[in-house]
Amino acid sequence: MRSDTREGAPVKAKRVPRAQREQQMLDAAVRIFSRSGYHAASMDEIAEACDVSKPMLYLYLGSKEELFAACIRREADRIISAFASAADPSLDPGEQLFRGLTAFFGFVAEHRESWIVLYQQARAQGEPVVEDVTAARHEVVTAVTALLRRGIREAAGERTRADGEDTGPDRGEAAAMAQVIVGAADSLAGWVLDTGPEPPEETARRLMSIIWIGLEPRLRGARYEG
Amino acid sequence: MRSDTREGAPVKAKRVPRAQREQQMLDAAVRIFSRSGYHAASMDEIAEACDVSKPMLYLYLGSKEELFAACIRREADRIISAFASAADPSLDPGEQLFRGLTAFFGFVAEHRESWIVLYQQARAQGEPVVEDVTAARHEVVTAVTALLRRGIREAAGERTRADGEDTGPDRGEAAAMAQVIVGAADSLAGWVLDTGPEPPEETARRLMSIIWIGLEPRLRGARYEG
Amino acid sequence: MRSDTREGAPVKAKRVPRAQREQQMLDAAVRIFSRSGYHAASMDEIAEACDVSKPMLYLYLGSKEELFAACIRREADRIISAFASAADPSLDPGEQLFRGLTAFFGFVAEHRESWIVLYQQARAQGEPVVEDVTAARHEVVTAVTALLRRGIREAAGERTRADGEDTGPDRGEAAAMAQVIVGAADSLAGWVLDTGPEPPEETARRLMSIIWIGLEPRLRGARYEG
Amino acid sequence: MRSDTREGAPVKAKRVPRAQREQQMLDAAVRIFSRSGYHAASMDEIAEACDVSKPMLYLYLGSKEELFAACIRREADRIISAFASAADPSLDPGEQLFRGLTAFFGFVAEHRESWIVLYQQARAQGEPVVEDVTAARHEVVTAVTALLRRGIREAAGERTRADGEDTGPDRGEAAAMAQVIVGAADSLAGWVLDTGPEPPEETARRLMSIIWIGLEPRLRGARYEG
DNA sequence: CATGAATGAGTATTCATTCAT
DNA sequence: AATGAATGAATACTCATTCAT
Repeated sequence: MRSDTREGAPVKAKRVPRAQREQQMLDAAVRIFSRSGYHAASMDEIAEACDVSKPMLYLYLGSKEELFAACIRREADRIISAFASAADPSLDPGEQLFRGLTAFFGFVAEHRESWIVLYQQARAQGEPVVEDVTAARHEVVTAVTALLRRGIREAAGERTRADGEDTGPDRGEAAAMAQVIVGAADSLAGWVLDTGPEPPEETARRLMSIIWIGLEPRLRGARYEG
Repeated sequence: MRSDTREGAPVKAKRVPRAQREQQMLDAAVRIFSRSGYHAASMDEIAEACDVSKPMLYLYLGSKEELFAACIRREADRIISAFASAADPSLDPGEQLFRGLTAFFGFVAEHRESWIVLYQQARAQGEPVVEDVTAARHEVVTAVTALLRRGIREAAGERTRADGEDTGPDRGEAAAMAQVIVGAADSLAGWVLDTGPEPPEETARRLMSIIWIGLEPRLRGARYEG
Repeated sequence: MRSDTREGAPVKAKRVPRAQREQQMLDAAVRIFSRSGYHAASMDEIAEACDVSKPMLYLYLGSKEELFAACIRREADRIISAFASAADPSLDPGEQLFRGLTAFFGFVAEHRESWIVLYQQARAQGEPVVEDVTAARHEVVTAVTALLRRGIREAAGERTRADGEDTGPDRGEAAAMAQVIVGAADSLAGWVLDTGPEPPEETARRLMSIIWIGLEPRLRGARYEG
Repeated sequence: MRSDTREGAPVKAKRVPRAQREQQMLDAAVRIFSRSGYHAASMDEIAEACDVSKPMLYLYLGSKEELFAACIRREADRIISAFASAADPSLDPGEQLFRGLTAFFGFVAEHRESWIVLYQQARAQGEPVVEDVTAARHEVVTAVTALLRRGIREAAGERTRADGEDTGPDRGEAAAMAQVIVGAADSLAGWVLDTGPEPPEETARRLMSIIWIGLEPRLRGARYEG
């Protein structure tokens, strides 16, 4: 045991193994990126924030762009698994969506930085970074789309096709719906962050109240007719 | 006819009156900002794009930040008036929303750059610029909120208050709904831009099909109950 | 006439037109590059040496590599025209070579930096720069080769071809000879720079004494036979 | 047989004795230096190329500069001994030179990297390294000079001094001649490397054909007289 | 009204070098 | 004998902004 356990000068945590350091770096980077945006964030700032010299940052993460991409990746994985692990596939689609959204709003409340970096920062960057982000967003949308498609199929099974006409949603529309849900959830998440906290279930219920009540009939073939 | 007609070199359009020049500058700026993001866009780039020297840019618009703010302002005004002028207040809220959304999707399809700058770029910027943007975005949301509040009041009038309990949306929820609509519209607008064009009415109907079918009962007090 | 002609604080020569500034920059760059080598030379250093800020340097010359290439180009042109304008084509090849070499050694003595940058620095750099240099060097060698080929043709005219065998130099060998001359001249130029000055004619005569005395018979077909 | 034979991973050759490791390091260093030049070469690169950690590199060779010096030393020794061991002092100077040059061209063909580092890289470096190099290069030139001086003495012995005037080469000129030879040989070596291989004797003969035919009379007092 | 010339203050990135193990 | 972890100090390059004309 070290003799200076009783705490003297701020002991610099040194000789940290690589895997751990990389996580520290990503933590700091997500924080800074979410605060100032990709371009405004400086590598100096990030390096200082994780108490490491810039060369280490570059040695481990390669470049600013790669660092940003790594952040995106990590946060996207987190968010997707939060959503996915909440949506028990044995439940019906509406219930799954509700639980998924609850998990999502819970995650965003707790990791607002992750969310900001992933959705707001990410979409605003020009050419180089945009693709990593689009890809990540796409995964989220895909997860939701899958959910909806199952709902559509089930609803279609129940639908009468006596007249041979099926006014229910097609493949493309499921995608559009997913976009609506994700966009709405994003926007609502931002609103909650701004207006003050509320339990994630509450936020999820808000969204479901608007979306699902319309979505469910839509899955059965109803349309808005001006 | 100009006296120097005999000179064959590409005559630079000179001596343009201020008001016009400013518009040219804003046009270029919106284009560049939307393409590369606020930080990545350079004043050199913008100056070149509107064929004006940088000193003129600064003389007329003050600074990069002010220039960005001016862009935001102009585009926000455009979009709000597009939305507002479509929503004839004599119609019922659903119809208004439908027409407003149609106008909105039409505008975004034609001026995608305006929308990108206003909605995506704007949210991503750090401290200095954020306020201008939040304000502008707020105006859009406010317009929608106003619409919804009217719908709520009307619906409330029809609602029976026998039991004294009103499960209909309160003031805050109207704002949440507006967020949902704007977020969903944004997301859908992006999707349409990516997937290929379709008539704005069609996109608006998509959104209404999902949102309004649920929104309308919600206005009357229905809730999603898990 | 300006009123402060009597010299006060070191008046910064400002507002210099572009063409002139570019020359100043090249002057400084050649000086620094020749002194420290391509990599060791820093743009800061060069900027300071020509009393201009770095942004100007980059605005006008593009990048370190382009700047170096521009130096190479300018100095190569100078040296080639010095050599070429001295070698009056109406004279016989030996005399031309002598005059060309005299001009060359004179040039090198006066512009040692040009020479160093062109020959010594240039050859030592890795991939990116090497080609500009090789090209420049090639031009010099080509000029000499042309000279020699004329000599060869003339000598061949005088040669007896009774036995049908021509042991005189072929095309390839003229190139080899040119390499020898240029290499020797280069080396000798370096030696003169190190050992102290002597009139260029003297150096040229040294080289001719060694080279031409052997070259001339060689042009006529003589060979060293071990 | 090693006891850990059962382990299939590529076993890093460890515990190599110092002397051998140093040679491996020098091998790698010469390769890298010749490829990229002194400054552009990085210690990381070199360390990786000889599969050793940087601390070892520093422990054994001291610093980048010392490492470069060590390269220069080793390669200079190699080349000088190649030249020297070929030039049997019992032969006459012309023959010695021919054999020396043959050995030289042979060496360069086989160890082009050694030569590049020694001759081209070396001359281009600024202050710190230059001296090591100049010294090494000087040794090569000295070896040639010695040869020539013997030739001069012998020739002088044969020369008539009836008129008391000796137009033969003095000490300084022997050095100049050596420079010419070395420079020409270098240039020719480069040419051969570029144009495709030929037997070293052939290249040596080329050079002798040009140089010696003139050099030999020059040793006897002949001069080029314009 | 209009601009070519000019810069102070950054930013990402790299390198030679050294501990602590 | 050997190395993963770590850094101080440079370096190329860019940008928002301002004079002098």
